[in-house]
Amino acid sequence: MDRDFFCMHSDLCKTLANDKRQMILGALRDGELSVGEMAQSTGIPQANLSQHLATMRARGVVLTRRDGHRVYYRISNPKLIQAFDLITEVMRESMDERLRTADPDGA
Amino acid sequence: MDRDFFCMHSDLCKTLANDKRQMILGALRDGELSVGEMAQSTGIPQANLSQHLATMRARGVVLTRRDGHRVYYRISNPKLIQAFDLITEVMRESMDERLRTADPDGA
DNA sequence: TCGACACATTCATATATTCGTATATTCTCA
DNA sequence: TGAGAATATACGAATATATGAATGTGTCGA
Repeated sequence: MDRDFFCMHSDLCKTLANDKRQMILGALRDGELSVGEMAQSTGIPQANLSQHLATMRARGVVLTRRDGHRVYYRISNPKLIQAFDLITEVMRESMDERLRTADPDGA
Repeated sequence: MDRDFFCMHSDLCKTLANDKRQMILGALRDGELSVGEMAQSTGIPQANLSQHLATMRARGVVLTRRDGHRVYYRISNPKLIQAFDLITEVMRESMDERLRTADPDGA
């Protein structure tokens, strides 16, 4: 059991394991945005948003580019979006499964 | 912004965002195992293992089957393994990137 | 029904996360 | 250089998560 490998793995997952940060991913999936634009579209207060962006940047999930006094963030690796979408599929299939399992006859 | 969607998303990620639970996924990726077998192969103490398995089961990440007095666990959806592997790739690429970026000349 | 094995749950404690408020920093333009 | 806009950081309180120890539950065989 390669403990370090699984630790790194879970560290990356931890970075994604928060509703605000998922919203950020969702906001950035179609391209880069400035912090202000993200605050606008997600409704997350600026300070809190910056905090989340800082942890995402620290873990290499997002990259930044400065333009004047705005900072633009983007997702560092398109595979993160693929992973995001896979999670969505798992979620959907799991919900469907639960509906099917919850005996349709109400018996 | 569909808050509920992102909450469910992050809940599923939270379930994966722990080193022990990643080890469990790693142990189960080639097929079902009993709790005892997992305890053996991962080195996680039985009580703690059961706790993690309980949360994974509650979130629908694993399914169980009883045989005599053993309980066998398996991963509920193969897409979870795909997601696991994607995360691995992101991790590797991110490490490579950091090595490249860490100026080779030491300048 | 009893004893033993495999697994699950509870509880208390230690640690980590989250988020608001206040404050810094960085940059632009006059 | 100074005001103001955009973003970042520090700090602390509330909350969540992880874990070991102890105990409970379900199953089998005698």
